[in-house]
Amino acid sequence: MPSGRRPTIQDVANHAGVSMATVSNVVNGHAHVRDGTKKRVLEAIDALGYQASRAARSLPAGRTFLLGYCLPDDTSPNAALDVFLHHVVSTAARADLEVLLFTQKDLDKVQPYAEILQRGGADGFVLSGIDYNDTRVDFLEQRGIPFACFGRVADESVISVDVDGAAGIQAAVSHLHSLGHERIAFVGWPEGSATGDDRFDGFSTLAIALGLDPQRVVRTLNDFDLARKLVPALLSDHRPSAVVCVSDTVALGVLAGLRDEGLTPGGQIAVTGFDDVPAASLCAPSLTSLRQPMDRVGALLVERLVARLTGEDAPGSELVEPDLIVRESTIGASEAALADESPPTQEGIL
Amino acid sequence: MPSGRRPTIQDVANHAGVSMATVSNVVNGHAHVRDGTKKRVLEAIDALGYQASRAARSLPAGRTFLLGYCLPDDTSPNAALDVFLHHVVSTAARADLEVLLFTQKDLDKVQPYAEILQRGGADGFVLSGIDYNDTRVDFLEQRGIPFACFGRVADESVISVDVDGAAGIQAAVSHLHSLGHERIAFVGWPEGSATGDDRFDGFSTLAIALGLDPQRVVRTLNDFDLARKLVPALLSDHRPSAVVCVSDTVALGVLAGLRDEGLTPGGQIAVTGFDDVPAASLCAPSLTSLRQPMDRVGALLVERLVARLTGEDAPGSELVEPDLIVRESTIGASEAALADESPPTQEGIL
DNA sequence: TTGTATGCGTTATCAG
DNA sequence: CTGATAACGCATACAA
Repeated sequence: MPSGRRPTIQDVANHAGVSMATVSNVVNGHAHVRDGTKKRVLEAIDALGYQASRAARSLPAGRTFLLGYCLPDDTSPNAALDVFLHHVVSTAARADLEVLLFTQKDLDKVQPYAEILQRGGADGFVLSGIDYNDTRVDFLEQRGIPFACFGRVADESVISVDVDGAAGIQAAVSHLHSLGHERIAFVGWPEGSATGDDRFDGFSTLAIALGLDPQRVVRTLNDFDLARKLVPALLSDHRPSAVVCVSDTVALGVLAGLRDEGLTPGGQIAVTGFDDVPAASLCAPSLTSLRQPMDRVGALLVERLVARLTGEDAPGSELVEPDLIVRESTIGASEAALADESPPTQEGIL
Repeated sequence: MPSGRRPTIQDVANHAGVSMATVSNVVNGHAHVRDGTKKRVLEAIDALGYQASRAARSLPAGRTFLLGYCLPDDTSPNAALDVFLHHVVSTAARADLEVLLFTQKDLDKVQPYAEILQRGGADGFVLSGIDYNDTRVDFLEQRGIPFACFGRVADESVISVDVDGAAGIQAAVSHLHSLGHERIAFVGWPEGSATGDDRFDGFSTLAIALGLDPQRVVRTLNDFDLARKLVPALLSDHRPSAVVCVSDTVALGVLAGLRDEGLTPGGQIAVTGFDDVPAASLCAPSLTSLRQPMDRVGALLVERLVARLTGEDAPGSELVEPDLIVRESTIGASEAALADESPPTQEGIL
């Protein structure tokens, strides 16, 4: 067995005194191999530190053992990406699959997928940032390429996992209502985004069911300063005792705006956000928010994609519930101190 | 040319009426091909949408055309990861390389790299989260595997790019000093981390040079609540007019602690952070911080790694300067409003 | 300038 | 149960 080179299946065969085919059979468990032979082969594999080359395995198999994921092209930071990717990668690893990362070069969302497919670059894809009528979904579906979407897809046969934004907002509203709030306002995004519309629907539905005024709604872009500046109008138009926000960015802006008006969030007026970005626990008062279980989403997506890849029929769409994280912005600083148990963080250190 | 199958080099050759070798020569530009022939081949490639399969290309080439990156195992979120990865991936793409993502299963930091190498999984690696005497560096160096580190490495021949933490802290100190602050305190991490020690050195050195008291130092873990609670002691021990913090997490905690004491950060006392996490611009008062140019770091790392991969001799270590982002926590809310031009954000939406 | 033949490391098919 | 051998798609000497 040469030293500089990676050991090949042939090296292992020589070392064990068997043929390549036998080694392959041991490794892949296809044919029956006598226990003694198997043992010798295993020892040889161990001694040489052999592992089959992905490239060589791919060629006859006609697959790559790779799952593709395209990084979202947002210019804005996404704090949850690392958790999501971590679970995508480790779940894939359990199925002998690795993850290939790529990006889109221009505005064409489909092109990078097409290119990877052309070069036989991946066996399937995990998609995120799905919006209404996503062109990637049609493209991949037409070609029969296995894929799984983080986000909602109309076609029920497509694998998709999404966070139940409506349920999340409703958890926030229920929380506030049980605290005695009757004048609950909603600060949402403009209509037209899948995520924003879903969250708004949750508010609207439960507000009606609870007999609250479902018209206490203001809309703004997902911007801290815009949200901050909309507070005076929000207060005078709706006189809310609590404000449910479509996102943490908006909620943090509202928090700042309330303080600008001399109000104490958490005490005089309650506020909730959505996403549980790091800033939510890093502000005073800390922000009650909804944590998206990115770990579960990532794992579930890959589990089902793997199932489909192996021919099993995987269930299509599924919703996972976000978790309400109660902090000072809804229950005040004093009670929050009792319940608090936030772990140390190291963010910013790669 | 069959329909369901990916076109092979043979299909292209048939379509153009030439041999496989000629197609290969056109694609790789090795041998000289007559213009007319070349044109026909190119047309055939275009017509069939041909691209060489990575697997098939890998085998004879003895390389994978893949760069490996191990996701940091921090349980805490890392907001800058997406920008970093984006530039790593797109820079790699320009050199006909793709990025393979993996994670570590257990505490062994080296094992995943070893495994990938065994299976011929990648041609080189990008490493992040480098600390003193990182075992991965020795491991890869011994085996002659090309790699590039985000972080400082003692061995000058190793490719490494790091953010100049000392210079960053000094920019913060200078900023405060030019604002008239003389009693500047530093809140750092415990000694022993490469990043933390570097940042502390920057403070220490410049404090001495400016004739400030370099002993105004307090240390804490990178935790919001711990930082918040240390403020009373910090105030009574050192009576600072400004506090330079080793990270945004610490700085945001200090900000909250100051407000707990009835002080107005930005007005009565100045605070700076480091990393420019999203929360820095999402709090009131917003936090003056140092932005790490993750785009440049990612791109530089890969550029040099590619150079080494292609045999060129790439320069070893390099430091990039972080940018001081001045916000309300050092100049007060009124002046900050004039200078503010923060773009809208979409964080939390994957 | 172009075509032919061989090998890259595996897996799978088929004899033995 | 095990071993020889033909693919897989491509690159590259080498021959023409």
